[in-house]
Amino acid sequence: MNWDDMRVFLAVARAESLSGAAPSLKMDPATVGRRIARLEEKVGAPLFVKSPQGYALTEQGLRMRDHAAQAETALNMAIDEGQSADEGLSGQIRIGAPDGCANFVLPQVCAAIQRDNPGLEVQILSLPRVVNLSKREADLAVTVSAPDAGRLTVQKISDYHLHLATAENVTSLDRENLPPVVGYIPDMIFDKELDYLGDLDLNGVQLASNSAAVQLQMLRRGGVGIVHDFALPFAPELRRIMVDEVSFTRSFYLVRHLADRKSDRLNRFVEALLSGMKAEIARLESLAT
Amino acid sequence: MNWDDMRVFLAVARAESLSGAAPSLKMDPATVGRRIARLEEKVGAPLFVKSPQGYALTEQGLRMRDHAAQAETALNMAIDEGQSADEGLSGQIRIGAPDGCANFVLPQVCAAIQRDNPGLEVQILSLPRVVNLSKREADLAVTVSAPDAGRLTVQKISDYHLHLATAENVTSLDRENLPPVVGYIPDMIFDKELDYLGDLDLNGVQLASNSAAVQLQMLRRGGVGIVHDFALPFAPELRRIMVDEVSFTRSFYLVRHLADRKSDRLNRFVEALLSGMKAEIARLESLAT
DNA sequence: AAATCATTTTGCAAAAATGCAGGGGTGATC
DNA sequence: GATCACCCCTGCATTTTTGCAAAATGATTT
Repeated sequence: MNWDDMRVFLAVARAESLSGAAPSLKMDPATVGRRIARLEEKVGAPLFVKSPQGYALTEQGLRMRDHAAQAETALNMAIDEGQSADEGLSGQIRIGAPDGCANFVLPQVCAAIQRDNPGLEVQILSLPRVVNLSKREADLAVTVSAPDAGRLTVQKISDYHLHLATAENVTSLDRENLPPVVGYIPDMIFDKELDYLGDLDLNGVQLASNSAAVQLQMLRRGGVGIVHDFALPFAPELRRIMVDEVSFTRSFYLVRHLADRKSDRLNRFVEALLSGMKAEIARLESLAT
Repeated sequence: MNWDDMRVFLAVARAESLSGAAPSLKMDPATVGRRIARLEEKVGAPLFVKSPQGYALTEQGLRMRDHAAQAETALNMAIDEGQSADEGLSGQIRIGAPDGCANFVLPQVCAAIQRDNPGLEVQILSLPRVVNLSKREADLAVTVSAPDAGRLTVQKISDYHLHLATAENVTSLDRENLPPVVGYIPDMIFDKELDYLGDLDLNGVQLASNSAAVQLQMLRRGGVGIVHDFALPFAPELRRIMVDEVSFTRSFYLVRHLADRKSDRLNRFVEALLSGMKAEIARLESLAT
């Protein structure tokens, strides 16, 4: 038996299609299909039900998946132990994060970590939803609320603050003379912690995006909306208004697999990430005007 | 990374040489060496210290081995779950056993199991020493004493009996007129349970072998020695003597990896093996004369 | 009902991995 | 002290695997 076939099995089981699994495996879909066929030949049972809609696990395949995932963590630990000898971190680490964090905080922090570890490859996955760690979309996830389900570990990173801001010449929310309101697309808010405007008594959102960064770009051209303090230094034309009356405090949490707790490599990275993010958020917020 | 490289790593770590690992991997030693080189390239650290005496694990390689072994059991479980759908057992199962058991008990029992499970491949490993399960020389081991160390599970199979037997015309051990004594090679007795003749007051062993089966062949040509009751039906010219005065009772134990306890496939095989061996030993001993 | 879409599957050439044979070195044995 | 056995490394022909492009499949939409 070829152990590597189990690696592609796991990828296909997660992607639920050959073509979906192919890019993450850096293989051609045809090859992926042939490897699955070989594995099925080996176990003598169909692992997937094939259709033009993709590959769906059979009952046997389902039972197989858990063990394969277990093998995956064991193998990751193995290579981890192997390379923990040299000083610098290396390999690839992917962080999933909401786009506010991904745009304004992570780039600087990750660049600094990467500079200290030339062998390291850091990938920032900016997602308009919560990252699905159990499908291994990423090694680490930054979230705005602590998940409870799943075999995950959560640790708080840092508080951050949000305020009303605008580039226009207003100082209060006058219902008669209200600039366009910029905010999230209401039915696409993926976490209740992001529903800032629900508390405020506003009638509708005139300019909306699912991305905090896009919202910031909108605000620079006019309107009023809730902005992360740590984003303000990137938009010098914006001023905060009603700072005392309208103020939100939220927190970032760092989520990762339970099994990864024993990974020295990831632990070292997380340590650097945590202190880096705390410092960077504090620095940016102190610059907010 | 190629998961399969970890499989060859594990084999080399166990065999402590490329050429030793090659046959069990069904690969050429050259290929094995290249795969290890590729893996070392990947982790960026030497996993073995190479010498003309073989491959010895480095510190990093040692740490890696445990995780790799963990992955191995997970992967075995995975294929196990995959194929547990169809009714018959399949794949390869290797049993290590002392040669008495391997010669006179296991063949019939395993043949019966194999007949009921056409997809199954059973290998009987007859060894003049205790099988090294932790090196995965075999999936199952039959032993004459219960090991305590290691992550193993032990269950008793059955008692069996041994008596003096001979093909010659004697009925007692007359020191004056003693036929040649057949027994184990004294300094090669690998388990104290096999030192039957130590209790008897005999001066030396004239015909010796490390194999009970060879001893039996010797006895058929003359001499006197301790014989398994279950082996007697295979040597009709032998008669037991002094049955009441000289009699030994020993037990066979079935040993396997702790992690394999969860393997449905192996559980089913063990169940069949256990009942088969009990019945066969009882049947053969009832035939002993 | 036809067309479109995203998927899997198949055919073929290129690339990679493998096995084999020969070379070189080290420790053990006679 | 020389021979022997064992082991690892390298070059080359062969086999296997892979990637690409095209064809087939089956559901969804126009």
